[in-house]
Amino acid sequence: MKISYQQIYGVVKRVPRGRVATYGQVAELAGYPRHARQVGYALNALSDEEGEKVPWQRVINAKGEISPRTNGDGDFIQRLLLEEEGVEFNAQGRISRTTYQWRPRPAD
DNA sequence: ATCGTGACGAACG
DNA sequence: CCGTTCGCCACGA
Repeated sequence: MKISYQQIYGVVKRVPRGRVATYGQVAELAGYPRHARQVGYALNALSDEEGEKVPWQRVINAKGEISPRTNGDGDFIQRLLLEEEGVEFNAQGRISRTTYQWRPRPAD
């Protein structure tokens, strides 16, 4: 079964401003359970143009942190974008998932 | 076709 | 709360 990036982007687009979702959560909602890694890969493949339509900054890891990039400063930008949306970080750079994690309703 | 890599994550010790 | 191991799998060299 081949993974459709569009399917993943579609889920990310549903995450409301000021809320966050985890890679694993996105994978599951997109119909690809246990494929968290592929979600990161898909977001990495976003072009600048697509990036403006997909709120990639709202996707964080299961620890409630912004996943460190191996190259580039995307993680730094991500934090700025989230803070702009009102998402708070603690001294350890963690986000409270109980407060900010998006929990879609069946009807969403 | 094979291999290393990686914006992940759960399980262990 | 670490660090390690392992499962996962699309991609590009």
